[in-house]
Order: sequence, then structure tokens, then C-alpha cells
Amino acid sequence: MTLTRDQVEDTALAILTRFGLADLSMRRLARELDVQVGALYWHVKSKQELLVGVAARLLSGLDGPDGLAGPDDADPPGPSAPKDAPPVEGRRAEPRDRAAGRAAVAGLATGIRSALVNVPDSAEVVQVAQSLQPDALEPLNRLRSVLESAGIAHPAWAQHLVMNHVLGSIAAAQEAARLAAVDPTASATPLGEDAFQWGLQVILDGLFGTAPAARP
Amino acid sequence: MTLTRDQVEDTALAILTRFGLADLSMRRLARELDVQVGALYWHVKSKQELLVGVAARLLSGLDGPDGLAGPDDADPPGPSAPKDAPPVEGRRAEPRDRAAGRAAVAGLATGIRSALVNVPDSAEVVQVAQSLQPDALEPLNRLRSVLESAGIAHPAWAQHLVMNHVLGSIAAAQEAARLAAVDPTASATPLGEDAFQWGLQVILDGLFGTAPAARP
DNA sequence: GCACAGTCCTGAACGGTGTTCAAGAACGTG
DNA sequence: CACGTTCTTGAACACCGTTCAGGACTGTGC
Repeated sequence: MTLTRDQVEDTALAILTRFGLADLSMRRLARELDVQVGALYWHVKSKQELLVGVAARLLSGLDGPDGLAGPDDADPPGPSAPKDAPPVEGRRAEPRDRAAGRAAVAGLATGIRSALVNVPDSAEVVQVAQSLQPDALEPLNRLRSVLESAGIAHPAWAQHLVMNHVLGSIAAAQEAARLAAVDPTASATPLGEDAFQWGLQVILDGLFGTAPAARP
Repeated sequence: MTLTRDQVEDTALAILTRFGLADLSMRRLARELDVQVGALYWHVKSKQELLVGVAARLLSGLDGPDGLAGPDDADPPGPSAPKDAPPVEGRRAEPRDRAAGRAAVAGLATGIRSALVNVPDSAEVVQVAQSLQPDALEPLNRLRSVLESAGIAHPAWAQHLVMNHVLGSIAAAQEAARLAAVDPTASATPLGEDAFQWGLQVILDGLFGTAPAARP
């Protein structure tokens, strides 16, 4: 039974999920695989490259059909099901396409969030992967193409705009949780799912054009 | 001449500015100050605390009057507005206040960006400081209060929304520049100032309500 | 003038980190 | 069985943040 790159990435993802990025060292990874550190470097060029693979695995549930939150399970009560925007008579483009585009973007963003939110430091890992190998993460390409076919002027810019919100709010929420675990006093607003959805709707309003009166 | 905490933070900022966060180690800092590493820990509790101080210095030019970027700064005494938002009959609040609020938010965000964009890894440093000591960075508190007095529903959420865009696009731009310096091939869209301004206007449109037809 | 108490710094260590590489083991094939 | 490739070991390199006993210095009280 020889070691496999898949095993390495799987175990790395497991350590990340259970213990966070600080515990995901090459030595720890080797120990978990009953192997010397050097062996890892035959299957993986560097730790950064490893993290790109881990990031791809984190989002691997979303490359396929559609990016709705929860492929078949997970938090059906409440948060999912992006509230359909009333077709406010966009501009030249068919309002039907734009409304569908808005829903697709919202679903994909929410799906990415729900894939990451329960894995500590996953936002940092995805951010590293995104800036290191921008095309390695399929769901992010899909996000851009959805934005493009929805008629957004600068799809790449919009992709980054959405992703900065998704990853930023995940990182903030997880960091706040980490601080609260150490020092239970001094807890500001937890910045959870509702803050994420609010910000996402603000961005979508700005992208697709909707009066903010509808948002409380 | 005894060492001072100010000297430590100044030198740390200098190293960050010239060589980036990877070169800002306690040992390097001590060498630059002609001092042993242990001496630093008499003035500073930890490296993280040091970085909070560095982040405060990075933004120290903005705690004062107003956060407008560049030479053209002025408190809009009356009719000056960057691009006046047509009063789309928002809600109860006076459109004059909301237009001024929008301009103030845009100026502050742009000012923060221009304070950070030329210092490598400054976005990461500010992000650490922000999540570690949310109230230590005065300009961010000012951003929130401006959002609040502009009538935004969730000022803290909006603050994070704006800051995620500011810091995210700075980090992406600097990371892209770093990659391009190593490997000049394969350069995607550089994601510079124009992308930042575009995204900022999208967010402001979503926050304050403007049809996206005005934006190309 | 002297002793005591802070303040500030040194020197060395502790336990980590990512990465490299010669040498060797295991393996499929001729 | 022998050869070449594939894979792993063991050790090292050059760092990292942090801690701490013990020396200098400084200033004050007696």
C-alpha cells in the first residue's frame, strides 16, 4: 500500500476540519499518515500546492449541477432559498434573465458559504488557493460565468466582489468564535448567517439594481 | 538611549513597507534595532499585539478630519457630490443626508485604500488587527458611525461589507503583483484601482439605492 | 556613600516550522 | 536474477515566536 496524493489531501482536509489550519503542518500530516515528512514531498511540491488541493476538495460538492445550499441535506430550515427578487423592471435586458441570474448568483454564493462555514480557517485556505491558482477552483469560475451571462459589466471584478464578501464574512465569523471561546466576555455582534445574507443582498442590489426599501 | 515601544513599532512598519510581512520577524526586527530578541518582549506582549500597533500606524493619517483621498479634499459645504444620486424616493430620510453619507463613505473607503495600497501585506495586517481588537483602529469606527448616521440599517454589518471589499481587493492586487514579479507570464486582469472603485460603487448602490444604469 | 528596588537588556534555550537530499528500500519488468 | 523506476527514510538546514534566569543600569531613601 503506497501513499497517494489523494490520501495526503484527504488527511490534510481531515486535520483542517478537526483542528484548524494552525495544526495542519507537514509534520503533523506525516505523523497522521505514519510516514516521514520527506515522503510527502514526493507527492506534493509544496505546502501551498497542497492547500490548493484542499481548497478544491472543500468546494468539490459545488462544481456539478447547481450551487444551491445543501446538496441534499443541511440546514433546510430558514436560511437557504434565496428570497426571489421582484422583477423591478431592470433595463434593456430581459428582466427574466436578470432575475434568474440574481438567483443563481445568490444560490452559488450561499452554497460556497455553507460548504466552508463549518471548516475552521477554510476561508483562508480558499483565499490562498484563489490568489495562487485562480482557475483551479471550478465553482469560482462558474460564479464568474453566471455573472457574465447575467449581463454584469465586469464579471471578473464582480466575482472578486462577491468572493471577498463570502470569504471575509466566514473568516470574521470564525475568528470571532475563536476569540469568544477563549474569552467569553466582550462579544460583539456575532456576524453570522444573517449578516452574510444581508451583505449578499446589498451586493446583489448594487449589481442588479433594486431599491433598498425592500430590505429592512 | 533606551529602546521605546514607538521605536519598535516604527521599525516594524519600516520593515513591512520595504520587505513585506514575511520579512517582519522578531529576530529581524531586533537585528534592525541592534538589540536581542528578548528585549522586544519587554516593550511588546506578543507579535500579534505589535501588528495591531503597526495597523494603527498604517491608518493613522485618517483618524483626524475626513478620509478623502488625494489632494482634492473638502467638506462638501453644499452642492458638491461625486455623482449625485437621483433621489429615487428612498425612504423617510432626507436624500440630502443620504447623498452626503454616500460621499463620506466613499471618501473614507478610498482613503483607507490609498493608505494601504503601497505597503505590502498591509491588508493582512489590518485584517488581523481588526479581528483581534475591533475597536483599536479609529478610522474603522469612523466608517461605522458614518454609515450609521447615513441611515444604513446595520452599520456594523455594512462596515464589514465595505472593509471586506477594501482589504480583499488590496490583498488580491498585491498578491497578483507578487506573482507577476516572479512569473511574468500568465497575468490575468490586474484588479487595480478601477476594479476597486467599480466594486465600491456597486456596494454603495446597494446600500443607498441607485439604478445601475449609471454605471458602465 | 551605600544599599535597595525598579527598569531594561542579554544570552541562551525550548519546541516548533517548511523544505531539501543522499542513501536505501520496494517494486514491476525484461 | 538484474535493472531501472518509483517511493521512503533519516537527517539536516535555516528559520520561527516565545520564555526566562541573570546581569547591567538607573534612581531613590537612608
